[in-house]
Parts: sequence; structure tokens; C-alpha cells
Amino acid sequence: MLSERRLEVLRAIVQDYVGTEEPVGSKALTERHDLRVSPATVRNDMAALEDEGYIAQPHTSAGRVPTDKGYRLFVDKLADIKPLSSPERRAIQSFLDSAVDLDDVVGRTVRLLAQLTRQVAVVQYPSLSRSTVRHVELLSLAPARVMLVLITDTGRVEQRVVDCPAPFGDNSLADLRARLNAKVAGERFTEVPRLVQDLPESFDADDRGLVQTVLSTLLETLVEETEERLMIGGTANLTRFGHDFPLTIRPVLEALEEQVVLLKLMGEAGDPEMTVRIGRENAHEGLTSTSIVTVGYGSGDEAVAKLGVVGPTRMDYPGTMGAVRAVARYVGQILAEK
Amino acid sequence: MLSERRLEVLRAIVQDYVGTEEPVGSKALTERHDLRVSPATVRNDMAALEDEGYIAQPHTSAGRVPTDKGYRLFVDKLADIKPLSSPERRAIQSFLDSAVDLDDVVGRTVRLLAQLTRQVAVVQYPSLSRSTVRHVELLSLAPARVMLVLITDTGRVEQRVVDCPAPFGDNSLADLRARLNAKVAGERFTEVPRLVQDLPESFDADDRGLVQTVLSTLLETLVEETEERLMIGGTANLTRFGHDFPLTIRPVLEALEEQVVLLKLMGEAGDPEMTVRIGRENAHEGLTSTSIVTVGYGSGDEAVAKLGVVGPTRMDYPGTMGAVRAVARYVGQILAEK
DNA sequence: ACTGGCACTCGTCAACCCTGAGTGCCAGTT
DNA sequence: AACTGGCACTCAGGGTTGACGAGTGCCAGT
Repeated sequence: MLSERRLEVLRAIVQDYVGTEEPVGSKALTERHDLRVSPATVRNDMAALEDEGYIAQPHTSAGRVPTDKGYRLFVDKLADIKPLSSPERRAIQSFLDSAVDLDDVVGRTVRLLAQLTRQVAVVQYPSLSRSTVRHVELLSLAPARVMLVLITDTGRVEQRVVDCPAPFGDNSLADLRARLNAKVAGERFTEVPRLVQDLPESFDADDRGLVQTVLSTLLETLVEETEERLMIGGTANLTRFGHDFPLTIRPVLEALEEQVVLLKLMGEAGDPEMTVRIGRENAHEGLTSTSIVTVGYGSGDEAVAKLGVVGPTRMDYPGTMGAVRAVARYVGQILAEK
Repeated sequence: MLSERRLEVLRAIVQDYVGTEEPVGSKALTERHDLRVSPATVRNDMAALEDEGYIAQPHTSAGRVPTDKGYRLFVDKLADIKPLSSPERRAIQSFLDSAVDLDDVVGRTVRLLAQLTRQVAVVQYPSLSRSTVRHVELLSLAPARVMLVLITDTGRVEQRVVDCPAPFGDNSLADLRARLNAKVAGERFTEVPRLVQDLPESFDADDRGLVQTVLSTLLETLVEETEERLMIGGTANLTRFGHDFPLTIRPVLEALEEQVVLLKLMGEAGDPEMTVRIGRENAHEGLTSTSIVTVGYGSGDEAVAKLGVVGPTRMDYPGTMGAVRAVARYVGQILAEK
């Protein structure tokens, strides 16, 4: 087990390295932190920390740099989440308050997060998988053409054009609309297939075609929309990554464009409270030198989606975590109000 | 006026420089192109081209590099748009054909363009300013709450929640919906304000509040939606920009996130056919070393929006222009089918 | 258990030189 | 008049060298 002081040394190394971006040596450490021991002692501690795999030397005769394992320990045991200052909190609130619709909320959130953390921000659209149907609208566009509009309780709207096998009357459509809504309004997505199962049978044979087609499109839409989308911002902050970046930045940009990858990573982050994935903990090629901080957010008590930031493993974890948590809370509030 | 051969020399310089990314000298030119004159002659021509401002030397004793003015001449007079190969065309078509909705079309287009040109692709969502209202739907969410859904002929759907000053009956709402649609369905956005002007007067005093609120929200939505959105992809290609890029890439990423800027630039490109803006012709700080190729696309004959790519001034203009034009055509087709 | 001292390792930086590509100019040729 | 070959000159880039200094591990001493 590591002694109290060695942990202190590790914390100091992480803090210094995050600040300066340069390997930190024993002498500099004792000067900048009140460790009450000499550089030589620190060197011994560092050797021990290196043996345990918490820090490493880029090359002989250079200072030490934290490893993924070192950051992990730092995040788990040594760091406190740093709350935002109250001016910052006020700014967040007023910025988010002036959003007009869901897209705007997400857009503002992403910009806000990017600005606060000076990193790449990722915000998942409120998930539909746990959400409920507010209303299904059917509009007749042409004799055999219907537009299906699905409205969810999170304020999202999706539409599909449905081509029917045969023309239908306006009455049939109104009838279907009424009965369909009676069944599914207020219900969860996952319940819908079961609820509409026997709906076709209750219609005249003439209208079965219409009903079938509309229903299958509805179910399709529900499935598709359960695959969430996300919004990304602050990619310009990638340029602060390091000096070597041609090689670093490219795979990250690629990974960010592969929304599937990001969604998977965000989905994997189990804990709805707050998760930090460091370096190689991210099971993706291009992101092995980045850390991802995510947290769930939701309109009520229940988390409906996640948001977070992607940055270099060498990031200010306490500050980033504080910003992410604060933003998630305010977004939750905003969504609950709408 | 420049002689025929000097233009030929300029063309050769542009082609070589685009290929090698290195300043091109007189000797290399005569070796790689069939100019039928000696390097010394080419040197004289180069000196003349330099005097006219078409090429420049990065430093003494280096080869020549085209200037913005040089590229301009190249694009205007010396280059032909290079058509895509037919396998490429087939690939485009089949990739776009499998899109399910408008978002998907735009998303696929952006990925396609980025891949074809190996540059950053920008696609503007079909503009609403020239489009027409297909249908306005009003849904009662709560006694004094309405959801307004606007559906356009380009397949786009926008919604707003409207809080009314007083509760209203379902009949009033249905009545409003019917009368509103009778007025505006099929009409252009720009016509709507005029058309609904006298609508409130034709309602009972009880319902005026409802009507007023709904109408003002509708008009607001129309205005907001006329400000178009866009989608960006292929930012990872920025890393192929040059060797010096920390400084080059950052402002470009920033500019790309400022959608307002991009929309303005795309809007300025007057010619709906195809426009190329080279280097400093782009009136924006961060984009002075990029060129932007845009073209309008539309579902019918009429251009509804633009798409294009952003790349280094040193880009393969004929190829890029070919790809942009081809993609625009196919997207137009797809949109017309829907 | 900590500290001071010492020898050793390397990466960084600046100075330096050399090479080769490219130029401009000029006199000679067609 | 237009082109060419030759020549002297310039200069960026790459490789080498050597001093410097930050950092290390080890060990004997407190």
C-alpha cells in the first residue's frame, strides 16, 4: 500500500503536469508544493510510484508523467470535484434559459460545455427509449399518402411519409388517429408494440391496409429513434491537445464523426451519476490518449440521456467534472420546465 | 496579355504544386511537362508571371507557388471541371438512394462529399424561405397549451409549444386549424403574414387570445426557420492541410463551428451554378488560406440550398468541382422524388 | 527514515557546415 | 526577336558537434 505522502506526491505530479504539460521532476515538485521533504526523498517516492505503474518517464533523465493508472487513482481517491463559482452558475442558467426549443437547448448546452471546459463537448439528445408518446398525428397528403408525426414528451418530433397500398377516406384516417392515440398516448415506447397489436382487427377490411402500413411505419420510427443522435462542439479546442498533434488529432476527429462509436462509449459508461474513462479504458483505437467525462441528465429524477466532454488524458479533472455536473443539472431543470 | 505558353506554364505549376505540395522549379517543370522549351525559357516566363502576381516565391532560391490570383486564373481559364467516373457516379446514387428521411439525406450527402473530395463538406438544409407550407397542425396538450406543428413541402417539420392566455375548447382549436390551413396550405412562407392578417377578426371574442398567440408563434417559427441550418463533415481531413497546421487548422475549425459565418459565405456566393472562392476572397479571418467551392442544389429547377466543400487553396480544383457538381445533381434528384 | 552529495544519462539548443535546388543574368545561337 | 546554355549566387534543410542543464539512482552519513 502506498503511504500517505506518496499519494500526496502523485497528486502533486498530476496537478503540475496538467498545468505545465511538461514532465515534472523532483526538484520542481518540492519547490512548488509544501511537501516538507527534500528532493532526494521525493525521488525515492517517485521510484516507488513508478514501480507500481502510476507514473512513467518519457525517457531517461526526464521528469515523470502520470500514466492512465495514475490518473485513475487521482480521480478516484485524490481529487474532489470542483464546484463552479456562482457567477459561472448564473451565466449557465441565463444562457440556457433563453433556449426556444429542444434543438436550441442541446445546441446551447454543447457550446456552453465546450467553452467552460475548453474541450470538446458531446451532448446526447434526450433519449426516446424511456420516453413516452405524447401524441401521434396523421395527415392526409394525397389520396393514398399519409404523413405520420410522432411527438414525444421530451419535446421531440419525428415525421415519416407513408405510402398506402390503396386510397382511403378522411373518416378512416380520423378514426385511426383517434383510436391510435387512445391506445398509445402517454405510454412508453417499449409498450407501444404490445398495445397496438390488435388494432387492425377492429377495423373494416377496407381500411386494414392503411392501418397496417401506418402501424408498421410507426413501429419502425420508434425503433430508429431509439438510436440516439448527438451534437458535438468545441472541436477547435483539439488544437490545444499537444505539440505533436497531426497524429493525435486526426483519429480523434474521425472518432467524433463516427457517432456510433461515441454513442456506444457513452452508453457503456454505466454509472448515471458521473463516469470518467481514462485513456485506454476507452475501448476505441483513436481515443486511447483521451479521457471522457460523462454524466447522465434528465428532465425529472430519471436520466434520459448523457452529456460530457472529450479531452486529453492530461486534463483538469476536478474542474471538468465540476463543469459537466453543473451543466447537466441545469439542463435537467430546463427540460423539466418545458 | 500573357502568351499562350505562359498560361501553359501557370497551369503546369498549379498542377504540380497541387500534386507535390512543394514549390516547383523550372527544371522539374520541363521534365514533367511537355513544354518544348528549356528551363531557362521557363524561368523567364516565371519571372513574368511573378511580375503579374500569379505566382510567388516563398523565399529566394525556392521554386514558385501559385498565388490566390494564380489559382483564380487557373480556375477561370485553364481548368475544366473533371467529371466523375461512372463507378463513382453509381456509388453516389446508390448511397443516396437508401436515405430514409431529410436528415438522412443531408447526413449522407455530407459524408459522401467529404469522402469523395477528401476535404471538409458543408451541406445546407433545404431552405425554407422559398418553400411552401404543406400543413399546419394544432394539437391540444393541456387546457391552455397547444402544440403547433409546421410541415413544409421540403419534408421538414418544426414544432413549438404555445401557452395561451386562457383555456379554449377543442372546437375552437379544430376550427382554427381548418381555417388556418385553408388560408396558408400550399402558400409560400413569405406570403403567410399577409394571408393570416385578418384571421383573428373572424373569430369570436373568446377565442381571439388563442388565435393571436398561435399566429404570432407561427410567424415567429417561419422567420426563425428561414435562417437555415447546415451540416458539416469530414473535419478529420483538415489534418491533411499542411505541415504547419496548428496555426492553420484552429481558425478553420472555429469558423466551421460558427454556422452564421458559413451561411453568410455560402449565401454570398451569387451564382447558383457553381462558385469558387479562393483564399482572401473569403471575407473571413480564419479562412484566408482556404478555398470554398459551392453549388446550389434543388428539388426541381429551382435551387433551394447550397452545398460545397472547404479545403486548402492548394486543392485539386477540377476534381473537387466535379464531385461537388455531381453530388448536387443527385441530391436534387433524390429530393424531387420524395 | 530522511538527506546531501556525486557520477551519470540524455534531451535540447545553438552554432556550424555542406549540399543541392533554384534563381537571374548574360552572351551566344537560331 | 526568341530561345538556350552557362555561370555565379542565394538560401533552406539536414546532419554534426559540443556545451548545458535538468533529472536520475545510489550511497554514505545523520
